[in-house]
Amino acid sequence: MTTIADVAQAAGVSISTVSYVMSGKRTISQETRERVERAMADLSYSPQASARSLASRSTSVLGLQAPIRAGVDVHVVMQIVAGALKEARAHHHDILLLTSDDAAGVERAARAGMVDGVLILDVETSDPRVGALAELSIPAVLIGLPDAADDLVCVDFDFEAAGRLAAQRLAERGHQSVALLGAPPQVQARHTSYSDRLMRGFLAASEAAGLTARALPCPSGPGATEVVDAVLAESPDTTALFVHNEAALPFIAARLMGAAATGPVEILALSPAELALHVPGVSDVIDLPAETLGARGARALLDAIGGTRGPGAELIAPRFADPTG
Amino acid sequence: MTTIADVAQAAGVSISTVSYVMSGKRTISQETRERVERAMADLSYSPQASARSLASRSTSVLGLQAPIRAGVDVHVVMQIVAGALKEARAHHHDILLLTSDDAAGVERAARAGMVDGVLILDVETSDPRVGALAELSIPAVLIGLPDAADDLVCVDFDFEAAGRLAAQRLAERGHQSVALLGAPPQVQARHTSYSDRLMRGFLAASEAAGLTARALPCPSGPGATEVVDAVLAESPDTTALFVHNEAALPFIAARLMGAAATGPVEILALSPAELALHVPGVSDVIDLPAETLGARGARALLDAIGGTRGPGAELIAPRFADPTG
DNA sequence: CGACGGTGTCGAAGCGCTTCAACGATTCCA
DNA sequence: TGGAATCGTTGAAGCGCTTCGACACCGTCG
Repeated sequence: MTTIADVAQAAGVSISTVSYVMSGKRTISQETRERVERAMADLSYSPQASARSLASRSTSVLGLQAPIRAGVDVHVVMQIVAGALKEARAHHHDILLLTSDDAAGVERAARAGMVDGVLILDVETSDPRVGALAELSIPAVLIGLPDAADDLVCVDFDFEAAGRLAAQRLAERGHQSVALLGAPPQVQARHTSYSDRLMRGFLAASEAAGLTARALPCPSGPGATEVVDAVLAESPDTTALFVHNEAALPFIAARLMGAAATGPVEILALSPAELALHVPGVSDVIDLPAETLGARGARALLDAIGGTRGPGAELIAPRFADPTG
Repeated sequence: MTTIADVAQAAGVSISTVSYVMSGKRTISQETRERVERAMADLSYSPQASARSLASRSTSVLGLQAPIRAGVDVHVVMQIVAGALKEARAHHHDILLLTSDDAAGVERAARAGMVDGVLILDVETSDPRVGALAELSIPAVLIGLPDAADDLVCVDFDFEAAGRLAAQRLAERGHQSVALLGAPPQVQARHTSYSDRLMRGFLAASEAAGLTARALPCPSGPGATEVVDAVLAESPDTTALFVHNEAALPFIAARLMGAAATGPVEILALSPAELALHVPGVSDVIDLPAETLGARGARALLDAIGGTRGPGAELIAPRFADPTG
């Protein structure tokens, strides 16, 4: 294993000079810098992470608490993680996976000094982890928007605005009676932050626009068709569905194309664009930019660690997906 | 921040004694141990990971290179990751997410001493990462089974045996002409290890049993129905499909139930049991124990790090899922 | 009774890095 | 031309932990 001492010796400089070449925290002459860099390359040196973080009191690692639970949409989670990972790596940070159950995993990693900050996914409307986080006083960013988010950095898609946008679009299209088919029952029962907000925005804007609107949970997979049938049976005048459940979307679409009994029913989806754009029967898609969300979350965390960012929520505005994309 | 020195002082012992209490590497009297443990609890001490790993030259971290690419089944990957994480944590290890593109991320983490070993997912039949891994001489476990696996530790589901098992079961049931609908085209084109092996086992055992068998890639999602139609058009005597693509499964099943034109077609699925058991129209399921796979992989890696395990492949035997489960 | 092997504890030397204070050599301005 | 400010570099002091060798104390055995 080559150490900084080897590099220093090979370059004929002191250890601290090599360190300053790497960190750029002091000016170094062009010539010395080149000599050091050549030595590093020749010896294919890479600094030891643990020594560095012991001395500098900072790892270059972000903790990530991602959910692996019932009803969670794995596609979206994966994309968020991918976005966060990419952004972190772009800023020379790594990501440590934290166990997802409670705040204990976060606490452990924080107190052992394994991470510089944590990114928390799948936040519930009133999340017990939020309080625990405050105790810990370690930089943290939530992807999601709990009720008591005062002192926290939050990043999320603006689900409430998306709900409004959907209702407005459906009203413009001349619909009178519409329904929101949302996350699976377990997710809504947990009052996952996004599901609550989407519903609120959708129902409020529907009412404002004079639409008759309902909102229902919707199981992922083939079970979704039953909900569709129930909606159409109870409200036969329904002419449009706003679907926020990409795992249910194809089944809902297929069901509606088959159900010749009723009149045509339009589908508006909220989903990662590439998952919904080409599902037959889906006429419009509000993009859920999951990867961007992860990247923004990671960025926010890096900023919070760097001290260039205080508490506050950053919401990504909803947009319709480009059908040509 | 409380350090080991604080604990030592509070307990009235030396620093090394505290260290030995934690590691158990030297005998400590009952009384001293209790005093130290009380002090640790009182001060709510947790040892600093970086200091520990600098001194002991071992992190307690496993690197995980998981794929986030086209066609990869996110459910299965997530479950593998969950299983690995759980097992790692059970042995007091953490998991660091490595960028998934190439061997560079693994190399970086290994050379910086950030991980004690790496777990590699989504291995291709002849994977360029395998060679790079050997150079690195860091403990590694592949989940997957490349061709040149001689010096490596591999853990995988026995896809070849699963293919045989499926063919045998279909033959027993009296089918004459069958087809395997497998991973999406991109995955097969990459010669992902599992897809090749499943096909080989299925086709070989089919031939041995006198079955007419074909094997086709199958896109995930609604596009799967086209493949079903094509198969039934080209080989109208097909009476059973062996499906290894859980994202396509519901669509295939739905298509077959709707297609009254042909005779009944039986579906045998290879999938995580909970994803396939309750899809209507699926008569039998070979379980793909993804979480177990992840756990076994992590365990194998821990053993390899501990030196209690040499190169060799560990294959998990296929089993039919219990329909009552 | 003195040599001996166990036990339980401790001091000190690192592990590889960052960073502060300091220093000689320039350069600058008055 | 003298002193101050600047630049580039260095030595050394840690960061918090592990672990080796030593040592004092005990009971045991020849």
